Amino acid sequence: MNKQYNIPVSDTKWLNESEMAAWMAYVAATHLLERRVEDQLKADSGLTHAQYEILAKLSQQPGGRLRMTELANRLIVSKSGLTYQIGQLERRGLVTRAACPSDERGVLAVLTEEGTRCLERTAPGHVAVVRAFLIDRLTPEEVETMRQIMTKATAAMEAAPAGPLRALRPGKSPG
Amino acid sequence: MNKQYNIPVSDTKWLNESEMAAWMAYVAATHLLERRVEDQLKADSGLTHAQYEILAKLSQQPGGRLRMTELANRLIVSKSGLTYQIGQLERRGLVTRAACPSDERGVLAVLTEEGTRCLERTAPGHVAVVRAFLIDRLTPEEVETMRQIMTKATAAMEAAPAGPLRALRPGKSPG
DNA sequence: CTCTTGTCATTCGAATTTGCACCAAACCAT
DNA sequence: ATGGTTTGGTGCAAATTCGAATGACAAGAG
Repeated sequence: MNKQYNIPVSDTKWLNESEMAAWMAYVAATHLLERRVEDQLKADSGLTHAQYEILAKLSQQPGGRLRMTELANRLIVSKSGLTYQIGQLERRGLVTRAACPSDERGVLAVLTEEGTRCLERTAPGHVAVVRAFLIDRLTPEEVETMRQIMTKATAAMEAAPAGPLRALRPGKSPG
Repeated sequence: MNKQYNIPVSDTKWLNESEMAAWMAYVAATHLLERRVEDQLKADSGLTHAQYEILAKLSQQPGGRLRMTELANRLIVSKSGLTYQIGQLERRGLVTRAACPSDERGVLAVLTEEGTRCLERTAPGHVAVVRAFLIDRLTPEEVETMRQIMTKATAAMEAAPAGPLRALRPGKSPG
C-alpha cells in the first residue's frame, strides 16, 4: 500500500536506550495524566478536558470570543469536533454563538458569565492536578527544560506540512 | 481566608509563567504529536496508535503474549476498550486469543507471525516520526531530562490512589 | 464440600472524535 | 458584474472509548 513513510531497514535510525526510555515514559505519563485530568474535571464540574480547554482558551481572548475555525486550530481539534463541543457547552449555558461582524459566514464562540464562573470554580482543582502529578515533582530547571522541549516539538510540527514525512527528509521532492 | 495579602478566597497556588508555558506547550505538543503519529500509522499500515501500542507491547513479552487485564493496565486503557481493539486486530490476523493455562477465566492476547511482520514493517516509519518531531530536535541532555520528568510523573500517578486529589493535599483528611 | 466474595473478560449503551459532503458566503480574475 | 474557486461552519456516518452490568470461574472461610 502506501509506503511513503517506509524507510529501508538499513537506513532506520532506531532509538537508543535513553531515547526509547524517554519516549515510553512520555507516552505512559501522557495517558495517565490525561486520565487524571479527565477524572478531576468530570468529578468537579462535569466538564471534559476538551470542554475545559475551550473555556480556558476563550477566557484568554479579549471579549472571551473566537472564531470557530481559529479556535479549532488553536485547540488542535477538528472543526466538526469543535462544533459538537460548542453545542454541548451552549446547551449548558457556558458558551453562546454570535454572528461574526466582519464575515457573514463566520461564527463566534463567546464565553458567557456563567461560563466564566464555571471556569473560575473549576480551575483550582485542575491546577492542583497538574501540580500534584507533574509540576511539583520537578525542579524549576526541569520545568524550564520541559518548556523548551515541548516548544521545540510544537514549532517543528506547526512548521512541517501535514503531508508525508518525506517532505522533511532531504533529497526527495514531492511527485 | 486570610486576605491581608490580597489573596483570593481559595488558597490555590497558580502556575507561574514558566510553569504555565511548560504546561501549555506540553498540551499543544501532545495533541500535535498524537495527530502526526496517528496519520503516519494510518497511511503506512492502517493501524491506529492504540493498535500499534498493543502490538509493540506484546512483542516485548516472551512468547508475544499477555493477559488481557495486564495488557490493559500497561497500556493504560479500559478493559472494554482493549477487548474491542483486540477484536479488531484479531480480525486482521495480527493477534490471536488463547486460553490462559493457569486460569480458566483468563484470555491471552498473542502476537501472530503476521502481527510481528506488520510491526517490523511499520516500526521504522513510526520511529521516524518520533525522531523528526521530537527526539531529533533535542540535545542528549534534554532527552535525558525528559526521561526523568516523565518517569517522575508516571511514578507519582501510579503511586497515588485513583480517587479524589484531596487525599494528596496536606491539611485535609478524608471524610 | 458449600457459600460468599472477588476477579476476568465481554457485551451493551452512551458519549466523543474524525473525515467527508454540503451549503452559504467571500474572494478573485476577467 | 460574474462565473469559478476558496473558505467557514455544520450534518452525518463510522470508529473508538469508557463505565456499568453480566456471566463464568477462582479463592477463602466455615
